[in-house]
Order: sequence, then C-alpha cells, then structure tokens
Amino acid sequence: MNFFHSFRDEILKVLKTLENKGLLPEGLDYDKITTEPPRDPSHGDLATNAAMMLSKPAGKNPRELGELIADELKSVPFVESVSVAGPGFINLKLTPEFWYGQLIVILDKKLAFGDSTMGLGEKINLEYVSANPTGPIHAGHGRVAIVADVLATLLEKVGYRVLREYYVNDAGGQAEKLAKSTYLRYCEALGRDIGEIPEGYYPGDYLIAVGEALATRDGSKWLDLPEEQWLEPFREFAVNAMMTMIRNDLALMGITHEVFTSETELHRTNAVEEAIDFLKKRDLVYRGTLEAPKGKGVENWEPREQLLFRSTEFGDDSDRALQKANGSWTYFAGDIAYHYDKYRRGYAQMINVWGADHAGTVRRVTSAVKAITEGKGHLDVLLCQIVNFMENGKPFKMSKRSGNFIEVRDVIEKVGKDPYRFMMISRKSDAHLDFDFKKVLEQTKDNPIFYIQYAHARCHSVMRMASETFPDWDKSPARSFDQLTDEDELQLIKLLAGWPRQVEIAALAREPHRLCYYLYEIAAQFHMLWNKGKDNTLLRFILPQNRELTRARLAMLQAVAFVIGSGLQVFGITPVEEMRE
RNA sequence: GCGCCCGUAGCUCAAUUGGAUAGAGCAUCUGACUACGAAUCAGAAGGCUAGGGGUUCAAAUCCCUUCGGGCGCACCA
Repeated sequence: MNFFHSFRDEILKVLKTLENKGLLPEGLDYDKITTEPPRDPSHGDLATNAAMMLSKPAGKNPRELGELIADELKSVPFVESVSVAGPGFINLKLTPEFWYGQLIVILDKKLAFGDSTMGLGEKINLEYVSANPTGPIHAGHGRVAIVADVLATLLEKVGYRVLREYYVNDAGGQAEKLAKSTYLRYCEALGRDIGEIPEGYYPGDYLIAVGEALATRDGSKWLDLPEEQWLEPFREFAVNAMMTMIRNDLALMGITHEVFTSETELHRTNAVEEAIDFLKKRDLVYRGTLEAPKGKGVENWEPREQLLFRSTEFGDDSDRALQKANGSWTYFAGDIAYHYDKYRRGYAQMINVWGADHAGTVRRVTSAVKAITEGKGHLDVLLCQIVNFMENGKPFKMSKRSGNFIEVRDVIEKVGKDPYRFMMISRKSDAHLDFDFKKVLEQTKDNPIFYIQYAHARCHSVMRMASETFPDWDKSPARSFDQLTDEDELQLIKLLAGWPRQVEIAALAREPHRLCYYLYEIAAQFHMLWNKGKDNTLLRFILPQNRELTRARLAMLQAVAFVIGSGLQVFGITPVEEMRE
C-alpha cells in the first residue's frame, strides 16, 4: 500500500470537516490535491498542495488556509508535527512508529512489497519486438525487447493483466526475399554453385543451415521448378526457422511472449477486408490521390489514385494509403486489421514498443486505433532510441559475422543477461543510450547494477555473519524497532517505504528507468550506513553486546534486501547473495 | 521544406509529470582501511536548465520563436 494515498484520504477528510464547520465552501474540486515527498527532507516526510489549490476558490490566502488545514491535521494518527511553509505547502512529519510499521509491512510482504491494485485487473495488450522474421535479433531490437518486457512485469506488479504479444511480419516483400535467399542456400546445399549472394537478398550465414535442412527434408524436388511452386513452401519453412531462432535469442534475454500473431494469417482469414469494410461503412476510407511529399524522393513521384484512410481526421498530417499500386494491401492496412483483432480479443488498452525509426508511423496507427475501436480503444506507443555500442569509450566495431550488425547473443555472451537488461532500462527510453562493453562489467560504484547488487550481497553477508555471532538466535525478523533511532537509519527506512509509490509512478509514466535510480538511492543510503559503523562502532549492524538492537538492524537489512529484490524481480534480474571473485 | 524526439555542472544522466534553495555519479581537490567485504564512505568545488518572449501564486517542465543535434518523410516493413 502506498501510504501517500492513505494520507491523502486523511487530508480529504479534514477538508470535509472544514466544510462542515463552514470554513470552506462546499463542492470544491479536490482532484488536483496531491500528497508527495517534499523536495527537501528537512521540510518533513509528506507535503500537500491543498491550501494552494483551494485558496482561490475558497477566497482565502494560501498561508491562512494552510494554517486551518494544518490545525486539523495535527490530530491525524502518526502525524508528529505539521507546518505551513513557502507559498503554502503543508508539511507533515510522521512519527518513528509510523516508519517502524512500514518496516513490518515490508518484512511481511517480502518481494511482493510494492505490489498494487492500481490497475484494477484491467487487461493490457503489450506488443513488442515484432522484428521481421528474416534473421537473428540484433542489438537494436534488444533495447525495445527489454524495455517492454520490464514494462510488462511492472504493469503486472501494479495490478494490470498484461498479454505479451509478438506480431510476426511474415507477409510482404521481406518475407519473399527471405524465401528466395533460402532457395539459393537450398541450391547451394545440393551442390550448385550460387556464386555471390545478389544484392537485395539476405546474405547472412544463418540461412545456410536452413537451406541444408530443406535439402535434407525434401531432397532435390524443388530444384528446377518455377518460382511460383516453391516460393510459398520456402517462405513458410524459412519464417518458421527464423522464428525459432528469434525465440531462442529472446529466451537468452529472459523474454517469452505469450501470443504470436501472424500477418499472413490475418490476410488468409480476410481480417484485412473486414477491418477496411468497417472503416468504409463509417466513411473513413476513400479513393484519392496524395500530394507529392516534400524533400527526398520527389523525383520518382507519380500521382496515383489509391485507397486511402482518413487519418487526418484523427490528427495525422496526411491521409495514408491502404493499397499498393498493384492493388495488394499495404503494411498499414494489415496493421489496422491487427489492432482491430486485438481489440476484439478484449484488449481496449494497447501498448506498442517500437524503435525510434518508426516514429513517423505513430500518428497513423493511433489514428487507426481510434477509428477502428470507435474511440473506445487506446494505443500508447513507446519509442526507444538507438543504442551506441562502445568499448572503453570508443565506438565498437561490428563482428561482420552475419551481416553488418551486433547480434543480441553476442552481447549476452560478452556481458551476460543481467547487466545487459539493467543497462537497457537505465535510461529514459526516448533518450540515446551508450552501452559500453567494458563499463557494464566494471566493479565500481560507477556501475549502478554492480553497486545495487553489492548492496544486496552485503545485506546477506551481514545476515550470515550475525548467525555466527548469535548461533542460537531466533532467525525470524524482529517486530520491535524502538532502538532504531539514528537519523540515517530512519532515512533508509523512509526510502524503503517510498518504494510502492515509485513503482506506481514508474508504471503510470511507462518509465521503468525511474526504478533503477531509486534502487541506486537505496543502495547508496545502505552503503553509507554500513560505513558509518566504521567511525562509530555503536552504529555497526552486529553488536555482540546488544542482541535486540542487532535483531532490529538485521530486520532492517532484510527489508533492504527485499526491496532491492523486488526491484530486480521487475527487471528480470537475479539478485546475488554473494559477490563471487 | 515538413513532422516527431532531444538540448540540464567539464563528462554521463536525474528532477516526484507545474511545486519550495535544479540533484546524483564520473573526473578534480581534501580526508577515512587491525572491519559485519575499503569493490566502500565523508567533505569541497562545480549552473543565466542552448538563447529570447509568453501563460500563473509557482516553469527545466506548458505555449510561441531562434539556434544546435538525432530520426523519419508516396507505393517499403
């Protein structure tokens, strides 16, 4: 439970009381009243903007109104003191007993601390990766995959029901190129000399095995047949092989999708026609000619009458083509059908995570979702900026083993899954990210994942030591914390207690990176406290002469480990209890 | 040319989505190891939030504009 919510409720009760006393007009809008930690901890534990929000409609100046509210708040349980400050903030300081109570909550909830019912069980369809099934996953997809995967877990933690979905783009030209490239490799496997892989085909080594597998399965039966006979079976076989490879790559990252939807399948079941008909009936589709685009490519422009979707009615800059020159559906038409399909499967809330190179298509797809769900569905698109791979501060040179990109499996081989995952979510997703192969493995506080893991390991290390100091003692955590009176201890507990709020904020903003920073803060506060024990032996966690205080401090460390563990669980990272080597 | 994203300490990035004196780490300078792991900690210094204008009790955050960087721009996917 996020305690800021419960204190907000208390504040609203106080406002009601003031209404009843005739000190506040009735019917004021309380929606914009917030409770949040003050920026400066010396102001207190919790601040509200209530007086500032209500001063104008109440006809009182904020300080005066603040004093009124503050007076009433003094009798709220666990409130130690109240003050009005600055332009009219009301600051509450909470009693140590309140914080001890929070510690007990953490110890009871364990890794589930931070769970919330905020999402009310609402279903969310989260589509991510959806890389073309034409080769292994490259590192550009890696960030999208990991950010989205962490977001999925995060949304589940706050009470949404999330479906992780992958859209398989197995129709269209790219898949055809894949089939043709595979055919070349098939011929090669049967001893034909295929020479250089022609321009426009997929040259990667990974197709050699696919060609061989087909040769083994089917022998030479396709060898001299015309393209229209082998194209479809080759496409299907190659796509399946690619998807197996992609699933393996995703598994290396710790990612599993629950649903794979095939674009080809949508076409086969006439889902596209159905979706476009739906739009036609609402007069959102028409035949027309688009204006020539400005800038690059204008030379080749030919005006052409096409079937168009009125995305401008939903805020797009231009209407968008649904059919190609040859009359077949565009990718966009398929995408409309796909989102229609998601909606009809019961997902009014949808999130897509894309690479930033698709930024230009966000408008048209969100427009289409509005149209096809008649305003009842909602699509959020999260964009991930590119990752610059570096080694020791210098651009990383690609391996060229299988095309001109870094593969996800190469990254994992070099640094391991957990540091990779952490690094990918450590920055806001729409900001560029530098990934340095050297730095992610550095064992210094400059490297946040190490620093956080180290804090977790240290907690466990202390707990192990304590069992040696008190071999006979009760291992269940303490329930009484009156002896935890040091300011820095309380500060640590406050940070831990603030975790559920951070989780909710991160989920609402769809910004998992916030949690990285918060865990780092907790780790820093813990390391600081650990270090204080060197200057002042009374602050050491294990005090052989004071069993009860030791138990209280160990329970606090256990709580630190739970909160860090809770965060790492969201990240899909295994917490370590010992730093090896 | 148009659209979207971005611009915060020397460097890499935060900033509770409009809140109080804009914060961390690195690098720099000063200090702390007989230890529950010093792989760490304490302190100092560092800012006209790219520039200008506006909105209001309050702006790094919202609006307009200039400059600088990234991505995209019919029929691909």
